[in-house]
Amino acid sequence: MKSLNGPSATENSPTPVASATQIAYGAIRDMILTGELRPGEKLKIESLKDKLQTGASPIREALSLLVSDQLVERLDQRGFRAASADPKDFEEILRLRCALEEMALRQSIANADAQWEDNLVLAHHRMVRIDPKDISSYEDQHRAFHFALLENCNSPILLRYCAQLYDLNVRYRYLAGRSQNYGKRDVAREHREIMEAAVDRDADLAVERLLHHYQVTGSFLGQVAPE
Amino acid sequence: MKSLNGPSATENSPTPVASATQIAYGAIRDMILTGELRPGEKLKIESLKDKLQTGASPIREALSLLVSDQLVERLDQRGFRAASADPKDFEEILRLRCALEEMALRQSIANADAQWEDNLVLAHHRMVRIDPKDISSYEDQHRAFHFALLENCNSPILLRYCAQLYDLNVRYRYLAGRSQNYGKRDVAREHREIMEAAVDRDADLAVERLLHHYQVTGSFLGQVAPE
DNA sequence: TTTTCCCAAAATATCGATATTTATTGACAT
DNA sequence: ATGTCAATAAATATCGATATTTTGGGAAAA
Repeated sequence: MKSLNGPSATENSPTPVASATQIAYGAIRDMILTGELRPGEKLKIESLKDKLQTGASPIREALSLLVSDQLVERLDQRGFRAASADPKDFEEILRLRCALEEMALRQSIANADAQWEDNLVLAHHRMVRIDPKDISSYEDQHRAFHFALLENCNSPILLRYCAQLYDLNVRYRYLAGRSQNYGKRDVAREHREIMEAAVDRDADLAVERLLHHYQVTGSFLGQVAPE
Repeated sequence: MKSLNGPSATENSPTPVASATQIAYGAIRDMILTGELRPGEKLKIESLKDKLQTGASPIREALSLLVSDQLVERLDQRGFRAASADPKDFEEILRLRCALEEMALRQSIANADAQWEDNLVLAHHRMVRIDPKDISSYEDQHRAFHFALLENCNSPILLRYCAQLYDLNVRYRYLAGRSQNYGKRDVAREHREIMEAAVDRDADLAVERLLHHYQVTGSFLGQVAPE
C-alpha cells in the first residue's frame, strides 16, 4: 500500500532516497491501517526501532506525524499507542465522511473542466484494469479513483480531511476482516455509475450514488474488535 | 494564550511538569498563531533551540506535531517552515468552518441536556466577565465559549476539525493585525444572542446567528501578507 | 556577461548514550 | 487476605556529537 498523503508530497528529487523518518512513517502507517498493529497497542520505541532497523529519533518523529492522522495517540511521558477503535467511532467516521465528501464532490463538479474529467476517467480505467486479487495495488487505485472525484474541489484542507477519513475507514475495513470482500455487491458497477454521473455534471445524482456506496459498504462492516 | 487542544488532553497528573516537547509545542504554536513567526518563515532548529532553551529533539518533535495542525509544513531533508498564508486560504478556512460548525452546532443542540446548557451559560458568563484588554485571557474564554456551543455534538473528530479551523482563523486575525479590534460591532450582543438561541434549542436561529457572526468577522479581515 | 561546476559553510537528519519518568515486583504492616 | 511503600526494572524523553544533505559563492569555461 503506497502512502498517498504523506506529510510531504514533494517529488522529482534527483536522489529518490526517502529520509529514515519518511520510511518509518510509511511503514508504521501501513501497519496500523492493516491492523498489524492492533488498536490501543502500545508502540514501544525499542520494538519499532528493531523492526524497522533505524534509530529512535526517526521513529519518534514518524509517530508524532501520525498523531496528525489520528492513527496514533500520544500520552505525555508515557509514549505512544495505536489509536483505539470501536464501532461508535466507525459510525462517526462514516457520517463525517459522507458529509465532507458530499461537499467536496459538489464543489468538484461545480468546478468541472476537461482536465478533471480526463483524470477521472483515467483513474477509473486504471482501477478496473487491476486484478482485485492484488490487494495492495487495487487499494491504491481505488483510493486514487475516489480522490480523482474530489480533487477538483479546490479546497486543500477539505481534501486533507477527506483523505484522513478515507484512511480511517480503510483501517476499519481491515479490522473487520473485510479488507476486500464486499460480498455479492457489484462494486465495479457502483463505481462506474458514480463516475458517469460526475462526468454528466449531475451533482445530485453523483452524490446520491457516492453516499449510497459508502453507506452500504459501512453496513457490511460489522463490529470490530473494541479498544 | 493557553493551548486548548494540545496533542494530549490529559490532566490531573500529580506532577504537573510538562515535557520539553509539550512546552516547545505550545510556545511555537503561539508564536505562529500570533504572527511572531511569519508565514513561510524557515524554522531553523538551531534558532528555536536557543530561543526555547531546549535540545533539538523536543523541537523537532514539537514541529512534527504542529504539522498536524497545519501550522507547520515539513519539507523532507529541508527542514520545517511556518505554514504559508494567503487570502485564498482564509476564504477556504472561513467556508469550511461555517460548514463544519453548523454541523456540530446542530448536533449539539439535538443532544442538548441540562449539563450542556449549564456549561454553555457558564462559559458565556466567564467570557463577558473578562476585561477584553487582557487579550490572552479573553482569547482563551472566547474560544471556550465557542466550543461550549459545539462540544455536545458527540463527534470528537468533527470537534477536532473545528478546533483546527478555529486556530487557523485566529492566526489570520493576528496576521491581519486585527487581533481584537472588531470595529463598531456589538460582538458581546452577538455572542449573547447565539447562546440564547442555543439554550432555546432553536437550531436554525442559532446556526444563522453563528454563521453571521463568522462571516461578518471574516469580512473585517482584509488581505493578509501573502506567502 | 552568463553558465557550469566544484568546494566550503550551514543546516538537517540521525545515532548512541544518559537522565527521567513510569511501571512492576515483593516485602512488610494492617 | 489486602493494601502500602520502597526498590528495581523497563521505557520514555532528552542531550550532545556525528554523518548527510542542501545551500551559496566564486572560479573557470563558454
